[in-house]
Amino acid sequence: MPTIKDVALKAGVSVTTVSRVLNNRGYLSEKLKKKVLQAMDELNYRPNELARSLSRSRSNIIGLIIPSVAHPFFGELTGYIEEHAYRNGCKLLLCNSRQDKHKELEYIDMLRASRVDGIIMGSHTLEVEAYQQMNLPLVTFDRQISPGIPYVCSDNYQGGVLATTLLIEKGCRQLAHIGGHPGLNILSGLRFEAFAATAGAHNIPYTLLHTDHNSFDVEAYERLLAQLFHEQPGTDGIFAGSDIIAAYALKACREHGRRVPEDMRIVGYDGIALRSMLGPALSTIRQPIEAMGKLAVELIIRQIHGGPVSPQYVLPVELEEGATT
Amino acid sequence: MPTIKDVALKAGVSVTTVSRVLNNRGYLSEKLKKKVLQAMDELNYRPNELARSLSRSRSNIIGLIIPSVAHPFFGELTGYIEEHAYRNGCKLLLCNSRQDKHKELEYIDMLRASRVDGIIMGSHTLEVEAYQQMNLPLVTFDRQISPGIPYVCSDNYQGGVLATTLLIEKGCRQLAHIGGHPGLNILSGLRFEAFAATAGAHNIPYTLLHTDHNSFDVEAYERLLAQLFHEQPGTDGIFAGSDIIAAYALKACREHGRRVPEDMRIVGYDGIALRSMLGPALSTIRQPIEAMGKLAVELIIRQIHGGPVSPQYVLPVELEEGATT
DNA sequence: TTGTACGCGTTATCAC
DNA sequence: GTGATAACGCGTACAA
Repeated sequence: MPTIKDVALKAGVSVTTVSRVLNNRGYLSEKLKKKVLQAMDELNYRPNELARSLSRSRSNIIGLIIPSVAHPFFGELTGYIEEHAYRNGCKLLLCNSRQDKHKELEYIDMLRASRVDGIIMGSHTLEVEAYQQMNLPLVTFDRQISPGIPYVCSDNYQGGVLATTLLIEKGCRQLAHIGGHPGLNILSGLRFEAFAATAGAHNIPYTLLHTDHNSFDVEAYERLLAQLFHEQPGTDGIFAGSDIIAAYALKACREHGRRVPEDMRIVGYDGIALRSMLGPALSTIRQPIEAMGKLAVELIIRQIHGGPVSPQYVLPVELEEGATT
Repeated sequence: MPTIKDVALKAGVSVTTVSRVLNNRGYLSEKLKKKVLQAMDELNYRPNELARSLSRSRSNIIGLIIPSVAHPFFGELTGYIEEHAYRNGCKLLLCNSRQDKHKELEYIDMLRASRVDGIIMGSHTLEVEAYQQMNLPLVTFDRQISPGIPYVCSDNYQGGVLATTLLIEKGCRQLAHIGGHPGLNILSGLRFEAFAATAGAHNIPYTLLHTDHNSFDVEAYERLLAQLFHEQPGTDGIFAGSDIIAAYALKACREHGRRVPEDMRIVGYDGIALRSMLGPALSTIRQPIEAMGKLAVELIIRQIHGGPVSPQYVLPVELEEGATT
């Protein structure tokens, strides 16, 4: 691979001049510029980003830690994050934590060692201090760490209200919520807080079911659903914590002979693109996934440039009614 | 951030010594080793991977170019690739090409500039020369470039035979295949070659439908399905090019009042984990997705070490019968 | 307007 | 066993 030296030699100038045309810095005659550009072209020269990064102590790499890209929501989100990172001249280093504290810690370490310019945390299983200590631009999804670390989320509470209200308006008399484990300041917990509050306000009885770990565990969902049908057979409305869970609820209904929406109404959360492949159109609370991904990237970049960021960014959700309510 | 110099200073040794304990190279007394390790610990020192990479001209980064992580198959595959890259001490740089030649070229350029140790190509829209010219460990999925560039794929032909045979054995009299565009030496084209050959051998009439671009285009699938129902109403068996397409076929059947499997039998391809969220269990040809991801990483690493690699790696598929046949 | 020389943090090649 | 010192490829004061 040719280096800047080779280019300088071929163009008959110094490396400084080459570096200048590379970065459009300082004044330089058109003539030399042409010559240098031509030399670059002939050698098919590409500046070594490693050396560049080392020299400017800036890598243009953003780290992304999520539970798993295989989960449709995170897959979609990751796609948007990558797209917008790319548009801003940044590369994306992908890390799947599987919601494992140990793995997450190792990934953070690795990312710091790799001198990434910032980290977008879609998975955050550690204690607050772990994030505060590392002196790096950070953004989280759905988790509040400290005022200095901005978080991006959809309006979880409003989403919970919308979903629950819809179920009640449709005539549901006994509700259930199924979701992941609500711990660690996870803001998605607001969804079922809103659910409980709204149901309570209407004097509608409800059940709360959640998995142990906040991971993507199909079997856990199926177990919870079986449990629900068994222990609360009167349930006629489900607010699912994600569209995936809603899909399994739909499937469970079919297997248990419950008609949707006649016997059971279902509302999901997320609004993933894949929901369109389900049989009936799923009613759901749509998060602005692309906007969230884009914003996360922008917040990292803004922090890199020392720009101001707010502690929180709550994006609006939208109720999308389908055929399951 | 502390550097190796700071550690050396604190431990009262030279940077060479620190580097030695860092890499377990050469002989060094236990005493100094302890001291250095302690200094590292106290400073919370992490070696700068950028400098390391520059010095050894080896970054331990693998580039991955795929159409889109948002597509379930690639999302799942990416998850496995990341996992195995990580296990081998490599990081993963993610690139979504959207099957865009221009973007793919830019990504390749960027990855080369970033001095990645190799590239796994899940998307490959360029001409053969483009890949041959770059002197870098490469692995492709489902595309044959040249003997020096190994490719990983499932046994597409066998998969096509299994799927088609199943449909015929179940009594289908008129078949259809729906898939992506078969061009550019894409080996997945073998699926419908096998389909056509098998159907032909049994004197079963069939239709071939495929999208223009090999991308993940929901609307195109729905359009093709509508077209199929309209133009070939007698079709009673569909071999879909992916589980996603199969899911839309299933949905279309429901919308057109066709019962599955009574009126229409459907077989998918891929065996993505998400298929379990569909209503009825989908019959499909299961690719060993994890094995494919793992193998791709290993092949890159083997090439880095100058190890021998075969030109092709065809992994076995498995017919999984569900409720749609 | 252009070139020299040094620094970025590590590794590797020599000496001691 | 341990320590200077020159690469690795590039950016950038500073000098010319």
